[in-house]
Amino acid sequence: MSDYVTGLMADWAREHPGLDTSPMAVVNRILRAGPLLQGLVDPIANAHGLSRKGDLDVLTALRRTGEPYERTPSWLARAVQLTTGGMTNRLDRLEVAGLVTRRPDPSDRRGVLVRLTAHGRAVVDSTLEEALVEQARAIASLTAEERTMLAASLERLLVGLGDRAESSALLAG
Amino acid sequence: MSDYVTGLMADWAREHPGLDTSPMAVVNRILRAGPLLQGLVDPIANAHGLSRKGDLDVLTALRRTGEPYERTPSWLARAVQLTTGGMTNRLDRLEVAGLVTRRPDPSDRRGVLVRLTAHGRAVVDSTLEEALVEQARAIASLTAEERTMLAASLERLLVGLGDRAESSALLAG
DNA sequence: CTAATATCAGCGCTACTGAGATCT
DNA sequence: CAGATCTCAGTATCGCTGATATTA
Repeated sequence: MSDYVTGLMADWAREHPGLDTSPMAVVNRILRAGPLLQGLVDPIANAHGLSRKGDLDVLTALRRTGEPYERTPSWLARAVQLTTGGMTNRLDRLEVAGLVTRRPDPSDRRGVLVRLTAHGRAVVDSTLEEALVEQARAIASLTAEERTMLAASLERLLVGLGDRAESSALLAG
Repeated sequence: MSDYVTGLMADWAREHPGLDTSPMAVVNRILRAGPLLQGLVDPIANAHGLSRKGDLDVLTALRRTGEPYERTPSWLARAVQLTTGGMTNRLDRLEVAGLVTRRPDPSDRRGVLVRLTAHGRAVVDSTLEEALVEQARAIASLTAEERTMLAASLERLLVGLGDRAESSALLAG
């Protein structure tokens, strides 16, 4: 039993024998797994009222900062790789849904502070719990050792791509 | 030197100690690597005139079928996971760009056959060659053995997610 | 008559850009 | 005055849905 990329590489080997398609074995599989994994999380987020893409990302970004779960729109925009204009739109929706509140920043009158509500925290916690259960099921076809090595290889790949750790708790708002 | 997900899991360990976030080590890394890898290919496709998302996917799908590089819009829509309505839009652009042609299907007067032009084939071949070079560079931080194991683990993950091989040459138009 | 094919118009969603008001 | 923060309006992209004409 083989996957889509196996067939893909077989096609290229037949149609373009001189081509070294070996990077596809890693790269195309990652590109293909992304939407499949995201497709497991989306219905769970939907069931918790998070119908728009990215809503959960904003809530988890706030949740991970710890009490009082509060940051500026600019900080959130950087955290989820979005322009501040795009963040304004997302926050409008989340505020209407009662998941976050906005208040003037007392220390900078240009700014605003976005805070997770109690309801917002409950939603993000329960959604994430369910998502993790589903994700655990999704990787259950791998052994524990295989998962460990897979995670380690992916980390090295990401570091090679320029990805870097930035603990949310240490970054100023 | 650690990646973004390492910081992510450290945040959750601090803020929600009881939560088993171990699936993130695999799942979130795959979700994060996807856009980074796609970001390597996009500028290359752009440089070859493939400015819209998905254009390259349609061309490679045709290219992999072998001579005469011809399939119906319905077949292409299935190959790239799109509705036929969406495929009509993509084909309109590709036809204007001279990368594909449309002609009536002689064996089914409801249908149309989409064929890669000589120019289209040249574009897809050169784009793919450059993309593969760039992708090889992207995974160069891993050893050959690590790449082999990574590919094998990802394949098992994908099969577990329901992904299956389907050689394009064997599927009727 | 039912089903399949391709196209088209309209809609919804998403994010970006650039302008503007406010403040450091 | 330069630069930062946030919001807003306008724009572009993308794909889907449902209707339509044609044909199997």
